[in-house]
Amino acid sequence: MKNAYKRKKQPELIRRALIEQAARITLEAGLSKVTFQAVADAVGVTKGGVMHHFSTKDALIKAVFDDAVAKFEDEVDALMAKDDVAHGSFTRAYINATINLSEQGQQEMNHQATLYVLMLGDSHLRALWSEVLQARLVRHQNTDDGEALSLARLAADGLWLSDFSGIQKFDKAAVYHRLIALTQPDCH
Amino acid sequence: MKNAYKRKKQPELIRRALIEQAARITLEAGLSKVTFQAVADAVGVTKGGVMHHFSTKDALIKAVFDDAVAKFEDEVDALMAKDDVAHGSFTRAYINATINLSEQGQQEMNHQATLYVLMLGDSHLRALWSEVLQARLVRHQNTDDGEALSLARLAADGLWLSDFSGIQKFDKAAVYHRLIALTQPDCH
DNA sequence: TGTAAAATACCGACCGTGCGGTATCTTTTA
DNA sequence: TAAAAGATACCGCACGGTCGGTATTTTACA
Repeated sequence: MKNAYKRKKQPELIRRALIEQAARITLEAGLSKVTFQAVADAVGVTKGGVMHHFSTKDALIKAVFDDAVAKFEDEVDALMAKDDVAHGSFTRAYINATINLSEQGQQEMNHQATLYVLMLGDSHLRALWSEVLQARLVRHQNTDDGEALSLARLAADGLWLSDFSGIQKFDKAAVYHRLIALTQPDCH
Repeated sequence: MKNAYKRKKQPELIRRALIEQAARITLEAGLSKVTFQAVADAVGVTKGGVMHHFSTKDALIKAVFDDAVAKFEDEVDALMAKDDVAHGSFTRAYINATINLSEQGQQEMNHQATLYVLMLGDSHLRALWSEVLQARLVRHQNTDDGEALSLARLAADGLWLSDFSGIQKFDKAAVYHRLIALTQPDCH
């Protein structure tokens, strides 16, 4: 992206690229490394260009967070639509959205990881996420209430956490299948 | 702590206070708010004083991390010593060290939370924690191997994560007891 | 045991850098 | 031609880190 002014303007595209690169930096280097300059460099734009789209750093981070939340919600909805068992359908979708079984490097970035890293570093985002999730739990209380399902979701989070920190001393796939089994109607 | 030079010198005490305050700020405000100045102010010492004990910021953060790890290990060891069932004893200790049932505010700080927040924000610390935990898993593989126990530990992590983010839509105590039940010898 | 010197604990002023943010400009698009 | 996209220049500030100083402890040796 050399020719600066001459390039065709694609604000939507730039905006998306900014969010994606900010998310990537968040995951790879941590929240503190997400600076206007770093994001600008990654996208091939100037700092002023970034600030045209996101006037403050909070706005940028918030956009990354909102984007990750939206992707999470979309994925959950899509997974639930393909699930024809009512009981535990949200929990199964939650597990599948949270756990990435592909193992070998993240060829496509896990937005769930972005969500958690942002959230752990900012109490305001933590509260927002808490609201999003609690709203979901209320919305699906007819199909996804109960201890076994709670346990399955919690373990999915734990599995993500362990995986993210690089622990390899357990069989990820086996745990995954056990969690899915926990969501079946006959499981007490 | 007014009279600066005249005060009796208590390096060990100051050092501990620095680590504790840095940990507190980490939990309450996030890693980015842990600055030499902030820690100095919290302890009642100057920035130069902090830097006498920890010459770089990395060294300070590392000390907070090491301290939290040590407390975790000590707590696990203590809990295991009081447990006379062999099977799952490490997992039970892990669960108890991770989950704080007291509910009403943290009258005493949860070092496990410090550990996780630091770890999520720094890939280097993530690797260190991974090593610590994997070493433990190897050490206790005779008593704490198997899917049910893995599941229990993962769910404990998830429970901490949910609790930390402020989610209150589930029965913490009930989940806790279910996790403990999962560690019993007759559980498959 | 006394004491001088060496080591330690801590202070306070300073520096360079990179950050978030502002202001203004040019170019493109509608 | 108005408004949006993006570039360029700049500012103030807080940060991590350095440096030289001073008070206190500890150590070495008589």
